[in-house]
Amino acid sequence: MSDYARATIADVAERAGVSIATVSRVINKTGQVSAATAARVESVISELNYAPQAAARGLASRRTNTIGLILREITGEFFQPMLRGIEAGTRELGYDLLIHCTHRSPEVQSPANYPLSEHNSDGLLVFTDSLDEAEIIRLYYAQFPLVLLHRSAPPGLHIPCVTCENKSGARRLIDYLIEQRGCRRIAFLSGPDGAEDSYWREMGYRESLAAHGIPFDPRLVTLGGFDQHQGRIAVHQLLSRSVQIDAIFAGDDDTSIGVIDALKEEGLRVPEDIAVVGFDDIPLARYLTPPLTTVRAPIETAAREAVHQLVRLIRTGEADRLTLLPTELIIRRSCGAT
Amino acid sequence: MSDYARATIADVAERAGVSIATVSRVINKTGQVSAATAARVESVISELNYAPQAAARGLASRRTNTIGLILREITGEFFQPMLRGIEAGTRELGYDLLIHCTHRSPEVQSPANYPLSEHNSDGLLVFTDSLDEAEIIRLYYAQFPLVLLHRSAPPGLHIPCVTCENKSGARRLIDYLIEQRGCRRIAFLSGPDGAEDSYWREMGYRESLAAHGIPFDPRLVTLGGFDQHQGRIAVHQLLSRSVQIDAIFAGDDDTSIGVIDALKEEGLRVPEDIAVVGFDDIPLARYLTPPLTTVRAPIETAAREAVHQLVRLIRTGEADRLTLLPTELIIRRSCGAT
DNA sequence: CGTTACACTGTAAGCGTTTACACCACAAAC
DNA sequence: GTTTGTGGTGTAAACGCTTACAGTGTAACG
Repeated sequence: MSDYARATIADVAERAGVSIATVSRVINKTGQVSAATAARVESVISELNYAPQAAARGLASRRTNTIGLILREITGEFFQPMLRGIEAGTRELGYDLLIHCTHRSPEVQSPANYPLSEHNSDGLLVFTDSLDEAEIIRLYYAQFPLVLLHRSAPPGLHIPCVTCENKSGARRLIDYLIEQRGCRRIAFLSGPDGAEDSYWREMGYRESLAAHGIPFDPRLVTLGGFDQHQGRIAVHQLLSRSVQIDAIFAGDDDTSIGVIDALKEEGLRVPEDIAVVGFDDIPLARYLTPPLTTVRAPIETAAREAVHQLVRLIRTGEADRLTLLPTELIIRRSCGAT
Repeated sequence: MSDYARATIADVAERAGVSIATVSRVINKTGQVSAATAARVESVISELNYAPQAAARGLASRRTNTIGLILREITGEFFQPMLRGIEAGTRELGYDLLIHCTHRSPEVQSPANYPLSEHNSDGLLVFTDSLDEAEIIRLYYAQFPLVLLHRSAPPGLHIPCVTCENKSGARRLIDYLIEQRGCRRIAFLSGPDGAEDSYWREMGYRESLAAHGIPFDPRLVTLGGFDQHQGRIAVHQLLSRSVQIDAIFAGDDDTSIGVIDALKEEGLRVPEDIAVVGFDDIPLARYLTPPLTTVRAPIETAAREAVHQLVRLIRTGEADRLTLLPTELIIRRSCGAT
């Protein structure tokens, strides 16, 4: 391709009549350089359109100035605010952002087939279950900076985590349904297998039931999968069990969409026959019919915070063990409020 | 940080009793290596958890195996399918993805302050107006592989572009409004200044009007900004002009959301008093009240295709000058259809 | 049995930076 | 007028790979 030779630091040095070390000092603002020399170098740099080559810097300095983000796949409404937060964080702190999707299989595919890790980033942001636990452990013992987003660390490992207050958010949501809307038979749709967010939401749900003296009924719990389609399936399952239901906590907002659609198809009215509530407050939530009662999760803030923690870990070796962001109850019509 | 020394190619070579050249051959599958040797090297690699360091490879091979994506900011519903497509493309082709937001200012901030470009990626995907035209020109003449997404090349430059059929999509949309719904006074909300998508949509709009003998009325055109908030403002502007309107082509779906909200606030019914149509068919479109008539743009496919073109350009020096993807009319209730 | 060919492997020269170290001039301190 | 800094600069050794080139050894050929 471009046989055309790019300017190197040596070209700049020669043209400015200084050594490459001095040019490097000017670029990185490390060490002392006289104002006159610096100005001369700067002008040659822009004259030559010189820009240092990342690979060479990385090799020499053992720093890539890049943060890696690992996720399973880019999908769902959840993703947009998260990425916005991560991008904001990396830009604020002067890092580049490298994205890698592990797709279906969180296990590292081939041994030498470099997945995003220590060889091309200074630290890694790991989203939920995008990475095999074994790989997390390996990276941890290799002392590679890691921050987990919306999941907790394997037992015993001191890896910083950033997530939202799932349990207390769910607790308040269910409290509201019971106390203000008089619900007693509330179904819960869990997230995909191993989703921690779902686990804590279920804990909040159970806690609320217990606090109100309502017995936990396993027939009211089924898989929602944090996914529209699975939400529809869940509704049909629940209805076929012929147990009484007056509300559905769909696990998350995406699932709620499918739930509301499916209920309408079954000829049931939301919220008159069955109230529906979600979790996350995705942008779409307020446009559903009826608008969705949910818990607002500060997805963007959490993502940004995770980057900050990661950079702190990279630079100082320290970071907060756990960052838990507060959630907020958002009441809309899908639960019967007017 | 990790004072712990990572395994290098030399460690692998020593342990396997071969030279580093041989290890390199095994890793890259270049050149001949006996099956026995290869197996031995492979086993040492996984034993040592060795993975080549990207910076060193990049420096030695003059390839980064990374594709850069430049955009202004990660925002809007548009972004999610686009990123999914780009990610799919890069993964299929074995590239990493580096994302850089130029944010407000498309001009390169400081001279030596490396924005994503020739120093850390093999090629660049440029989204709409995320990059200054001067910088595009510079990269072009530096022979750096470039593909433009949803914008066209500066005059005279042979830079491959990938976009959707905005003009014919808009043409069909307006044809439908006029012919099937009997609209004659159709307002058009343009995108932000310089947005090419908007330009072509307006061309389609004007072409349709002309074809039906409806005179173009500049009072029916105002800024929509491809943005919800600006959509609301636009509605108030239009109404204050006290010109007759029976439909609003909001420019894109995001704008439609604001338009519908604003119309409702003004006490107008959609579609009985004023029909509303958008463009893109974002996931949210079908959940609006009423569900939105729009033009489906293959955002994900376009993004994926752009990556393929870029990689072809990187590898062979050739790519299609223009890739135009077909759009599809999606009729829903917001235009009066039942 | 000497060639030739080819499969396999090693040697070493970069790639473009950063950075430890050394050096020099000149000013301030004795 | 010798010391002792201290800004300012240069030299050169890494950093961990890829790859051109130069060997080996063995099999097949004449």
